[in-house]
Amino acid sequence: MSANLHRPPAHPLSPVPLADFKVGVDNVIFSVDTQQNRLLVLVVMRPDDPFAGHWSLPGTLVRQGESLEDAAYRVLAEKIRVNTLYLEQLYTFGSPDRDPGQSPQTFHLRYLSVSHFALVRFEDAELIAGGSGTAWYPLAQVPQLAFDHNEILAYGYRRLRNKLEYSPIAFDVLPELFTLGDLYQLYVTVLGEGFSDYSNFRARLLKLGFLQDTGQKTSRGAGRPASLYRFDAAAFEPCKDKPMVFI
Amino acid sequence: MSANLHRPPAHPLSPVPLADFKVGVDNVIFSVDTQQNRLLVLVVMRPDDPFAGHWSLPGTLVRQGESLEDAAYRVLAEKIRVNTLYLEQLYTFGSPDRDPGQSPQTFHLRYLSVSHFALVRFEDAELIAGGSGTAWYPLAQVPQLAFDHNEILAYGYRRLRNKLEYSPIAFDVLPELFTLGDLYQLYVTVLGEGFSDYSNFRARLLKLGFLQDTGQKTSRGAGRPASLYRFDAAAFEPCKDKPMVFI
DNA sequence: ACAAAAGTGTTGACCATACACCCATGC
DNA sequence: GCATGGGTGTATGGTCAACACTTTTGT
Repeated sequence: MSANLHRPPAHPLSPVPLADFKVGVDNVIFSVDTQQNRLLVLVVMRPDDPFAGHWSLPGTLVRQGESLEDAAYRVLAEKIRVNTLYLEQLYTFGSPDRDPGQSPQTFHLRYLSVSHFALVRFEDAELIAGGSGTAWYPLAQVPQLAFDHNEILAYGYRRLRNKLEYSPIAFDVLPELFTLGDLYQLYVTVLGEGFSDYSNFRARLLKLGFLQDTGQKTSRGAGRPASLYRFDAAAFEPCKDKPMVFI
Repeated sequence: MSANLHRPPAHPLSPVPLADFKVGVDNVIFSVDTQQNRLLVLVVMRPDDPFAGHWSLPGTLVRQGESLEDAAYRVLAEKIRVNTLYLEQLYTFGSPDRDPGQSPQTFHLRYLSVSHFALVRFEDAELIAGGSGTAWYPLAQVPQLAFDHNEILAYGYRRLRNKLEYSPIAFDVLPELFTLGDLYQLYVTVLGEGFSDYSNFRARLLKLGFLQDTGQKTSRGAGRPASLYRFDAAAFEPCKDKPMVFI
């Protein structure tokens, strides 16, 4: 058959009109408030059109000479002061109809969103620009967001749960020394009550062998003092790809 | 503190120089030759600079009005005729130094690669443009590729293995009716000999309950005839998120 | 009859779950 | 003492790996 009819010219010189892109980075930033057992998401108020006055995920456009990841870290740094965090790329959203403000005149210019997912330590995450422009929302109460940001958020939440089950990202966000209770509470807050019993959680994690008991004890109000543990990254290596916890 | 010093203007009108992007799509396309027990990757010869004469992953630049996914399907359709396949987005590579041909004059124009991962049925995948421009390579023998494409390929292979373990993508690429031996051979070819014994593989899959025995038998040379099974997508629903197979 | 491929069954080790129970501290 | 939270143990059912075994075909 006439296969060649479908073949486009292979050169950049081709007459086929290519799209021009501005590339943005939008971040799904989670933190866990273990005091109040809440999973929080960072949202910002958009000052300008499109969607002026609506909440959205914090984002920015990528600058010259800046990598995607650098841009993602810059967004974070502009909104909160935090030094303990985990960040990774999530997904790239780029349908030509993402931006409802798109007019036929600007049809050739498109906006691509390379979304990122981050988990930060809540206690460290001091909001910058104290005004009403930036806020932590409990996940369940996040309002309608601009663009397709609710979809991005849903995607980020799925990733957060998967990462918690298979990766040691909790330790990027816990203090250097933590109790098993701290760790358990973090998991409960993110995964929900039903994921595991405390005893079994505890037994499983300790058997995996990458938690060092420092011997130090900490006492928080009533109750028996708890041992402080440290995450041992080297000892974790063999546990890669094995789930740390079950649902 | 002087938080505002770090805050960039929020407008596109900003003086901060944004990068302009052309966005490309590069596909990691796998197929499984169950006759010869080989996992194959599709590579194409680059006709033009940069990297003229080198192998690379098949890719294209995104056109006006075309979604990322559409572009990914177009690349596929240009290289092979196939109608049974699975495709999903993989990862977006966009460091400013990806393209070694980048000159200071073109510093403001960057190329972003939104990589995709595909699994196609080998028997259906007729190569278009029969010349030497397109080839299936066994994974282990893939040569040095252009740009960062070897890295993308490694990423794609990891995803393929994960998807096989947790998702029913094998059935997108098997015939409507297949034997458990067919299924097993596909898994062995991708995951390696050591992942499971045939009996256990069989027992586990059947217990999960989404494989319908059609009662029909098929005979291939010597040996007892095998039952033909059909994948029941509805019955699979409850098995989401549960692994189908172990390593 | 024999080889080859499909399909079944059994065993022991391990693991997840659901509990019950002991320990150490503040009040 | 007793409430509170930390920590330990155990019985049960389930699952996985390994491997032996039976069944049904082609030659």
